[in-house]
Amino acid sequence: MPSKLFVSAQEVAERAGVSRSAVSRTFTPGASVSADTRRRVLEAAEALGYHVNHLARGLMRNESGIVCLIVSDVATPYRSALLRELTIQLQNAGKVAMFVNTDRSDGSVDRALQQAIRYRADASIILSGLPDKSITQLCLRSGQRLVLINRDDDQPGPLKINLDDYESGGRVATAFVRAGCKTLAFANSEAGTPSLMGRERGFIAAATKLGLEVVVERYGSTGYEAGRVLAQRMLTRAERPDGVFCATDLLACGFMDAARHQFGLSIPDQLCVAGFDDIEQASWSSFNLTTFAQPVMAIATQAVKWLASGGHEDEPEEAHSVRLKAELIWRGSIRKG
Amino acid sequence: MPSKLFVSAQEVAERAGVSRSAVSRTFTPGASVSADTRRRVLEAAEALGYHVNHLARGLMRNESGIVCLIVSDVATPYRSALLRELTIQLQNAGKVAMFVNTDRSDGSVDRALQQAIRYRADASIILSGLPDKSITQLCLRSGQRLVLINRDDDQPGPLKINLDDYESGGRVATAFVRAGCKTLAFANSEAGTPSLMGRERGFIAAATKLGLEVVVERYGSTGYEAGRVLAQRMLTRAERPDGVFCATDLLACGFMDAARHQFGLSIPDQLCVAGFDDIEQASWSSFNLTTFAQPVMAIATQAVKWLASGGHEDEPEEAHSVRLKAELIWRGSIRKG
DNA sequence: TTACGGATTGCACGCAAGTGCAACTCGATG
DNA sequence: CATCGAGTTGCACTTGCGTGCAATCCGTAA
Repeated sequence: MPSKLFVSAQEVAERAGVSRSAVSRTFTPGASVSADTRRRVLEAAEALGYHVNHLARGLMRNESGIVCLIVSDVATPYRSALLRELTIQLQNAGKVAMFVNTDRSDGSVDRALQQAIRYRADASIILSGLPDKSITQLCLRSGQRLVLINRDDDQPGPLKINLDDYESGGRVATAFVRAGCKTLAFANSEAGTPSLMGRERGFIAAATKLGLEVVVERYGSTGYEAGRVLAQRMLTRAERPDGVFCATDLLACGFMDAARHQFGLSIPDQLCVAGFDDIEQASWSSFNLTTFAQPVMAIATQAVKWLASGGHEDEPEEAHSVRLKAELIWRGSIRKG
Repeated sequence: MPSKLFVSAQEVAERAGVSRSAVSRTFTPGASVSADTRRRVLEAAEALGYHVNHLARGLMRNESGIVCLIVSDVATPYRSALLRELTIQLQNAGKVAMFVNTDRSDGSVDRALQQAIRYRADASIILSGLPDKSITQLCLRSGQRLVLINRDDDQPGPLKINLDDYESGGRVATAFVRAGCKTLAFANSEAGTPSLMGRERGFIAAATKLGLEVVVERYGSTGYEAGRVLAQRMLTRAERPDGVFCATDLLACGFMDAARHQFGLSIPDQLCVAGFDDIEQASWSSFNLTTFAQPVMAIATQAVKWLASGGHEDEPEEAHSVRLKAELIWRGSIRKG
């Protein structure tokens, strides 16, 4: 129940002594308005505190300027960093970000997309889960653009941004071997997303090629606690691994903490560890973790660029898929070869 | 340039063989529609993939359902945790969150609020910076609600949610004295926000009362790096402090890391540390930090409750201010007294 | 002076919804 | 059979804005 309403173009027009069209044109770049009229309108608008109603404008133009971000695990370092970059770049591109959190409840990605549709978002960027095919179709049919980040879906239409997870896994295996590790392991979560599995497969493949077997253990989410549990399981094995690739930096942090404080192991002397994401904590001296940097800025740039360009439907499907390189950040959790 | 448009109520009406009003009524709770009509409308809507246009609905109702979140330092653990809780609770209350990042550029809180006004947000929640008085007035005049979290402003109108920072500072001083600390220090950032300064003042006041002086040092932002620098400065003093209250957990993490890895100090034996926020990292075994928990959930609950209730303008000004208690989380960075 | 052309302006319509009001249906009651 | 009343339905108007079209203004050239 707003006690007073927002001021409308009509009121500004009356105060400025011009027609409502003139007001509209003043706030529409490229429209034909005389300098004098423009000035009077701007004065009146300023005096009344007028701001164009983007709801109505979106209605007319059939283009709301809203981009919907569909995210889970917002409070996670990597996610929040990506979110930060996305929002900044979206704002610079003149878009506004609408936020849908899918943390609770199932099928919520679909419901999130429905929210986006209801508000006639120009596009949706999905950082979590995978939408149902029917919803995806609906979005595309409605003229909504879709960006999937690290989702690795095979549906045509959306822009898909992924990393070279598989190759990264290989590079870690090589580094471990150079460091003289004899028993390799991969610590993964049960999430089983394509990114995580890609790292796992790449690591195993490269290790096998180098003549080493890999112990794989999967547990829980991709968080710190899961890392501790994984350490518990792996470091009590008869043949204790001495080179562990954790699918995620958070896993690695938990793993290292348990390894040091519970098992009294020294890193990297007795145990080499690698992570993935390059969250801020990885650079803290308590961890000093060798890891792969998510190209957060590049991801955001690609996404926003594609959205701003209008991403023509008729361009070749290859143009809808981007693979970015995760840079290896050398720190102190792997011995130098 | 959407190649195809969203489907409108008109089209649904035609397909269902009813008037457009009937469609409108079907999606308006409490409106008068016969069961038969309702069914036919719902079928047609389902078949066509119809979703009510919230832009148009907002236009009519003069109530968009949008709540604007104005935030800086999104990638910070505490902020992202608060953000997470806010978005979840807003969604549960049937609102949708619009996100404005004020990280770059000055005066951006004002510009952010203008965004909120343009999209006719029902309310704005401000987690960073302080809006100009004129903008605040404009928001309130337009019927927009305003929530300031940890901002401690004195303007009438907005809901203000704050913590008992001053008292918390006092409790830390007491704990340090019990632990036998002789030389106290407060590590702060240069930000100088009311919350940070409140903790500082409370700490100093209590320490003075207990007969101890406090060394205060301020530097940089509230991040990890600033904590390291502060440690550098404080731990090289002739009279080295043995009880340090860091204004923020991130500061504390940086401080502890430097204290241990650069100065070889043992915590809590040689140095007691306390923080504030209870970010996830505080509970990690590398830090095991005694700190105050931000009542994130309570903050969000208060904010959303007030927004949902419509927060009458005519209620007493006292009702516009909430003070919540930060709970002390005992871990291992302070010796037991 | 008149005609021409470019720039401005206003009218009216459309976007996609919600809603008051009047007309309508239909069953029950007098 | 006429009347009443509750429950539905559709018309028409409203919200704030953009824009095509026609009318108007003004300066300049014939």
